[in-house]
Formats: sequence, structure tokens, C-alpha cells
Amino acid sequence: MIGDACPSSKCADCGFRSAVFASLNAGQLEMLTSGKTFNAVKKGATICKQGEEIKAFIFLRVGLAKLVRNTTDGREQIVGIATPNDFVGLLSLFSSKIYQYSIIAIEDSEYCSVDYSMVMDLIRGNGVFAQSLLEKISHVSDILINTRLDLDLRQLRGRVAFIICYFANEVYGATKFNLPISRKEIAELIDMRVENVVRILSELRRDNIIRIEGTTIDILDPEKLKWIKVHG
Amino acid sequence: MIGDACPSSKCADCGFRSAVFASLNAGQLEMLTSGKTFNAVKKGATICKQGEEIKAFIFLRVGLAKLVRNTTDGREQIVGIATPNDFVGLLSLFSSKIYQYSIIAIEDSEYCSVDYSMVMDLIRGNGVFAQSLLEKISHVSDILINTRLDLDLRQLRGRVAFIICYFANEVYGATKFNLPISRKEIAELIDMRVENVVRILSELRRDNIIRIEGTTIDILDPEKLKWIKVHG
DNA sequence: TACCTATTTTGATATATATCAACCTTGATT
DNA sequence: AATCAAGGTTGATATATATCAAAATAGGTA
Repeated sequence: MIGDACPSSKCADCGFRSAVFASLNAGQLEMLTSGKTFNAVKKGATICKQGEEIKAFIFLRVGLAKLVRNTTDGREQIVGIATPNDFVGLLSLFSSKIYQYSIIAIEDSEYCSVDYSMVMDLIRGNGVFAQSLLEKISHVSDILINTRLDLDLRQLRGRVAFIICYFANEVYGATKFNLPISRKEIAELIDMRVENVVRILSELRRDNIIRIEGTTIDILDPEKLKWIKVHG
Repeated sequence: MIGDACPSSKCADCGFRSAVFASLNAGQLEMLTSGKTFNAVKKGATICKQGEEIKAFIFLRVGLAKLVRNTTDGREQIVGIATPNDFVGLLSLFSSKIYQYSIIAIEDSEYCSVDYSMVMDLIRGNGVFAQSLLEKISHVSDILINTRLDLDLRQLRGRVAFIICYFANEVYGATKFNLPISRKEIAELIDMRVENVVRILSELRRDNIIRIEGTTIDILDPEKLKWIKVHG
């Protein structure tokens, strides 16, 4: 499960290149290729653990993961969802020596780890790369903060609608999808209690706004759902 | 009020140098010195406005400012407080062409503006500078996110205690201080209603945990306040 | 001073959310 | 098939928070 070769062994061919590594030259890409580690993990696997030393820069290539924070009083809080190409792994990379959050796969996933010191060398040696990394990390942080602020303004109905829209629009790009997280995890993600998540989902179903079949959610009335997300 | 000369006209002598600009060489510092604008503003002044184009990198040298977000439905939300040397002005600098938040002085303040393109040039030309900027922005974002997540776990009593402790410990370093923001602004900062802010402050006073004299707050029982902040 | 207006404060009440308890599903295991 | 554990669901109730109304206070201005 650890340290497999990357399917396309050259990082130059990897889909990620366009995203952050576009500015690297041939030599730097070669360094990256030989220094990275490819990993494939099953749903539920821990990719990195809160509190442990940061040794690598983590890239989600395929799949889905949750960022989890264990609070001092023993509760769990889901900080956000990491999707391929969004560089959530960057989050506290430069501000701390230890991971602020755990990253746990919520779908079968593939990711690459790039040695921390190698990334630092690339930053110092390539200003354009540094700039693009600044833009990425800034963007990821901004989205996270703005999402949180948006959620804070809403009451529970609006938060649940928000999260359904999020998975539909941002993650799956479809009105019908498999919810990758449990009711309890939804609760941890939007700061509410399991019972209320369930209750509100039931209400949305009763009002024919969504259909729930097992783990599948089907949005029947996107307009009404959006209205609840904004006003409710 | 705009474009005054900086008291110490060379950025090399400025207290900020140690913070981010330590890695700049003489020529780069000279460029910075000639390209920056120094500003002194009164309490209440708008330093930058949400939605406007980002043209400069803003540095708070002296004073205190609030980051304000106007929501789509007309409410105001205070994202955070900017203190001298903490580089809150960095927040969305690299992820957007427009300011995500307004910055408004809540005490008489002084700040410097550095042209956006100049900062970009420095990043591209000086990897160590880029790295230190990455660390700063990452740190600022991390604190903001973690604070928000902490607040989200608490109920109102805990949030009010949190904010009192914040001003006492992080901003003024004293148990007795002048609250720089109104009750309404406290409410906007920690997502609650003015009436409840007032009510809880009154409770804290009644229980001899704090004393309130006009705009001054005096923490009488730091231990109890901390307990409420954590458990309340 | 007298007169505004905004902020602060308190109380009564409605609404939203959490808690507690019970039961139902589902999937895994024996 | 029987058992079990975990997640899911619903209802009744307690608690927390928002809303509405009204009064007190402070600051600015004619």
C-alpha cells in the first residue's frame, strides 16, 4: 500500500503538472520524479495524522478525503473535504512543523508524497514556482475560510442544503450521487448533531426536494434546495 | 491622510524588516523604500474595500483594524482582527484580483502600502523571500481557520469568554484594557446577536468574573473566564 | 441646555437546536 | 438463521438562542 511506483512514472506526464508544476524546468521535474512516492489507499485509510511531523507535501490524485481535527475535548471536527487537484494538503504545510489535521480517505484514493525539503528547494530556486504555490495555498485557504464564514451565517436547514449542493456541484458535478460520508460525518463537517442532520434530510425528502435511496441522494428540486441553502 | 512620508523613510530601518523583509538585499530594500506609501488614518477609516481591485500589499504598522465581509444578504461579518505585524493584509492577496474583505481601522492606525507588482517581482527574484512570505500567509490563514473552528464548537458564553481572552492576551497583553469594538461588532465577530452579547457580559459581571467601566474591561477572575472559554 | 440619534441594557416570548430514549435497518459474523 | 454492532430514524422534551419591545445611557449637535 505504500511506495508503489506511479502509474506514469514521470511527473512530467502527470495531470498535476499543469496545476502547480508547470513552471518547473526539465531538471527540476526529473528531481521531482525520482523523489516522489506514489500511494494507493482504501476508503478509511489515514493518509496523514494530526500532530505528526510534516515530512512530505501531499497531493490527492484520485479519490476523496476528509480533513479531520481532533479537538482538545475529544470531539471530532471535519475541517473540509479534499478533492483531486485542490491541494488541500498544502494547508498548514508552511506554518507548522506538525500536521494540524489528519487526512483520511473517504473513497479509495491515490496520492503522491513529495519530500518536504525538496519542495523547499524548488521554492527557493524557482520564483515562478514559488508564486504559483503562493497562489494555490492562498486560494485553498480562502475557500476554506469563506465556506466556514458562509456556514456560520446559516441555520441548520441552510447548512444541510449547502452541503448537498457542495457535493452535487463541486465534487460530483451531478444532481444524483453517492454521499461519501455518513450522517455523523455531515454533522461533524457543519457543526450540528446527527439527529438534526437526519431530521432535516427527512424533511427535504418529505417536501420532495431530494430523494434518498440508501446512500444515494437525488436532487429533485434544485431551485428550492438553493433557496434553502441561501435563505434557510 | 494619504501618501505621507514614512517616519523612518528607509524600509531597512522599519520594524517590519525583521518580520518579512529580512531576506531582501540592499538593492531590493531600496526598491521597497522608494515604492512604498505610508499612511496614517483615524479610527473608522476604510483602509481597503471589499470588491475593489487589489493594487497593493497592506501592512499594519500601528493600531488595530477589523476585516469585514459584507454578505450577499446585507449582513456584516467580521472575519478577524488585524494587529500590527501579523500580515492579515496578505490574506487573499494571491488568490484573487479583488479584495475579499474590507479592512477598517478600529483604532487610529498607520500602515504601509507596497505596490502589488513590486511584491510579485520580489517573490520571483528572491526565493528565500518567497519562502518567508509563504510561511507568513500560511500562518495567518491557519490561525484564522483554527480560531473559526474553535468558535464553531462553542456556545455563546464560551465565545464571549474567548473574545475577551483574545483581546486581553493576544492584542493588549493586559487583564485590563479598552474594548476597541462595540457590542454589535463583537456580535458580528462571533456570529451572535447584540442582545446576547450584552446579556452574557452582564452575567460575567454579575458573577464577578469581569468588571465593566464604560468601555474598559477588567478581568477579575482569569481562571474562571478561561474555564468558560473552554467548557462554556 | 435641550434635542437628537445610536448604543447599551433588560425583560418577555418565540423559535431553533440539543439531548435523551426508543426503535428500526443494514451488513458482518458466527 | 441467529446474533451483534453500527448507523440511521423518529418522537418527546429540555435548553439555548433569536426576536420583539421598551427603556436607560451616552455622545454629538443645534
